[in-house]
Amino acid sequence: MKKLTLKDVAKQLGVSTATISNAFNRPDQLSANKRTEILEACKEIGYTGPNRAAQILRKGQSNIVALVLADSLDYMVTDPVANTFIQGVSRVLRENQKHLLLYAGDSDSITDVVDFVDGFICYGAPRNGSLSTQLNQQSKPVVTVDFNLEGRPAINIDNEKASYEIAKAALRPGDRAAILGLRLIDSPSTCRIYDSPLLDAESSITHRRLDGYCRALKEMGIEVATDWIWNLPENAGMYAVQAAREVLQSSPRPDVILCMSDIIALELLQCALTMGIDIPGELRITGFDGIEEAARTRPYMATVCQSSVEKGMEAAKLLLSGDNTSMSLPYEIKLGETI
Amino acid sequence: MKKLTLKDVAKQLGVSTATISNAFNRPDQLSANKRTEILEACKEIGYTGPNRAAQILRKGQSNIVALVLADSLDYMVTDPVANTFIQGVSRVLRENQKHLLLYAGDSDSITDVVDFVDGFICYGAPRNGSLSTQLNQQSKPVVTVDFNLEGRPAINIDNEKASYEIAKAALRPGDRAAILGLRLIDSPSTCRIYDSPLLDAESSITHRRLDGYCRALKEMGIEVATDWIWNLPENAGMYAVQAAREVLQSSPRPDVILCMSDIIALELLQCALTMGIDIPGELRITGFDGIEEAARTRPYMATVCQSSVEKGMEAAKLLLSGDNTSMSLPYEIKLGETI
DNA sequence: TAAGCGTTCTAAATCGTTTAACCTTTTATT
DNA sequence: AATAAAAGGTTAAACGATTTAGAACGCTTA
Repeated sequence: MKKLTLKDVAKQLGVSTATISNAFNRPDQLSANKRTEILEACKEIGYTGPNRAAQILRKGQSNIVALVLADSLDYMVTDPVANTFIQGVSRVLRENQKHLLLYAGDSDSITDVVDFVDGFICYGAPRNGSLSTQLNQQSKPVVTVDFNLEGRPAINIDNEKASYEIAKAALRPGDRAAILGLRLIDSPSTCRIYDSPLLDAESSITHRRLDGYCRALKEMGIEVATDWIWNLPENAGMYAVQAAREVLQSSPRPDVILCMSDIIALELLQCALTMGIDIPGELRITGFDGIEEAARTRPYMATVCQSSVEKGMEAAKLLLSGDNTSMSLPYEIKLGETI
Repeated sequence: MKKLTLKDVAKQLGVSTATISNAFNRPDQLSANKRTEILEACKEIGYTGPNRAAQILRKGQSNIVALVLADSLDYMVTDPVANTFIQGVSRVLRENQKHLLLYAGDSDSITDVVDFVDGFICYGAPRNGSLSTQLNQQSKPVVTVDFNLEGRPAINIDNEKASYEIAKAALRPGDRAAILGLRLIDSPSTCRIYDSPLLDAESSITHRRLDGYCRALKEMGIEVATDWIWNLPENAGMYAVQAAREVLQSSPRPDVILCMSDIIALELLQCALTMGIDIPGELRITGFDGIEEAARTRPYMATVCQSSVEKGMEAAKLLLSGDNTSMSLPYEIKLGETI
C-alpha cells in the first residue's frame, strides 16, 4: 500500500501528469471544469497533492526559511529578546505558509541546508565567523537583524542614536560613568576591556551602542576610560551578576552605569538594592531592549524599548518580499525611575 | 556560473557519477585511494557535496525533524516550559546532525511537511484535533510528549502519581480545597467547570493530574465539588490572574489551592500576598512543573519538578533511535514553603 | 584452460515532480 | 473565407542525486 504518485493518478484518470500537476499548481492552464473534476477525483482516491520532496527538487523552492540564531540554540531559545523575535518571525512565516527551520549560529556550516531552504534570516552575528562568509557567498536571499552583512538587507534600530539619547538623559556634569558592555572584545569571561582589541567592530550593534554612549560622555565633558568599561561574553544573568559586583565594589563607585541590555541592568539593579544603594539617588542605571521584566522592577528601569516581535515580523516580510533595502525601526526611550 | 552537479564532477574527473556518489556516501564501495583522490579533486574544483534537495527526494530522508508544538508558535515560544523543552530537543538533534523544523500545533494540516520530514516530535496535544489523526495515519515515526497518541511511543512523567503526592502533602483533614486546572473543558475563558463535559480525557495530562488530586482528596475524606474546580483555557498569566481573583474572593475561602502549573500558582501567590493573606498560614498553594521562577518566590513554591530539557532530549533520542517504547521520566516533589 | 572469486567501477533505472515546447481544436478578427 | 489568436491538452526533457545489477579485471585453483 504505497503512497500514490502523480503518475498513478494520471493513469487512473486517463490524463497526462502535466494536467494533474497543473490542476494543483496552475489553475490558468486548464479549464475550471476539468480542474475541479480532477481535484475531486484526487480527494476521492486519496491523493493529497504533489509530493513535497519532489517539488523541492524540481522547483528549487521548499517554503522553508532558516532562522540562524547567533549562538547555539540551547542558549538563544531562553533569551526573552530572541524569544519574542522568533515569535515575530514565525507569525509572518505562518501567514505566508512558510516553514521555520531553527538553525544554530555556532554550527560549522550551512552546506547541509543551503540546497533546500529558500532563504536565511540571521539574528545577530553568528558566533562562528565563517558562517557569515558562507552566507554571503551563496545566492539565496539573506536578511540580517542586529548586525550587518555586506550587500545584504538589514533590520535594525539606530543603536548609536538610541544609546546616545539614553546616556544623555542619564548623565549629569561631573559624573563618574561606567559601561557594562556585551561582546566588545574576545574574552570568555567578564572583565574590563582596558586596551584589548575591539572585536568585529564594523558589524556589531554593541559597538554602535558604545559609540553612542561615548558621544554622550564626550559631550558632557566626561572622560571615557576603558578600565570603566566591562565586557560580558554573553547576555546572560551569571555574567551580569559578576560584572555587577565588580563595578559596584570599585571605589570610587560610579554615579551612572550604562548597561547594554536589560538582562544586565536588572541584575545590576538587584545587586545594588541588596547592597542598600539608593537608586537613583546614589546611582543611576540604564538598560537596553525594553524586555517585559524591565517594566516590573521597583524602581522601574530606564531603558531603550525596541519591539523584538516587530523586528521578527519585518525581517520575515523583508525576506519574503525579496526586496533588498535595509530598514531602520523605531525605538522609544523610557526614562523610568532609575535615572 | 551555475552550481556544480555530481554529473559535472564525474565528467571532469573521468569517472561515473556512481563513483562520486559513493565517495561521499559509501566509503566501502571504492578503494581508499580513489576516494581521497576524488574528495580532494572535489574540494579543488569547488564541489561541496551532493545536492541536499536531490538527496531528500532520492533517499526519502532529509535529516529534518518537525517539532509540533501544541499551540501556535506565537504562544509556545514564550512559555518557559516549552522553551526549555525545545532546548533539549535541539541539543540532541544537533549532536546527531539533524535539523529542527518548528511547527505549530494549530496548523491546518501536516500535508505540506510530511513528505520530507523524517519524523515528528509532538509536544502536547495539538490544538487542532485533526492533526493528531493525521499524525497517526501517516507512517513516519512520531514521538509524543505530555500526551498520548494511539500506538506511538510517549515521553511522560506519571502525572497522576505526582499530583496525588503533592496534593497529599498539602492537604490536612477537614480542608476546603480548590483546583485551578488547565484545559479540562472546552471554554475560551476562565471559569468553574461545574458539570461541563470533560475534554479529551483519555490523552490529556491535565486529566491525569485531576485524577491524582481527586484520589488524594478522597483519601483525606474531602469532597470533590466541581464548582471548586476552575478551568483555564491556556497556561498564561492573564487567565491565571482572573482565576486567582475569583477563587480568593469566594467565601468561604479554600484552605488549599492545587494549581496545575507554576505559571498559575505564581500568579495566585502574587495575588494572595497582595491581598494580605498569610501563606501558608491561611492558605496553602501547590504548583506544577518546577520552572525557575517558582524557586525564586517568597515563600518559595511547593511544586512538582520535572526537567523539560530532559524531556526534550529523551524525546529526540527516542525518535532517532526508532524505538517504539514509551518512557516515564522521574520527577521530584518540592515541598517548598507554601504548604 | 576454464572456472571461480573478490574487487572496483559503470550503465541505467529510479525517486516524483514541473515545465518548455508542441499539437489540436475552438473562437475571434479582418 | 482565410487567418490569427486563444484555449486546453500532451509529450518528453529536465531537476540532481542513489542504487541495483552487472561488466571488466586480475588473481587463484583444479
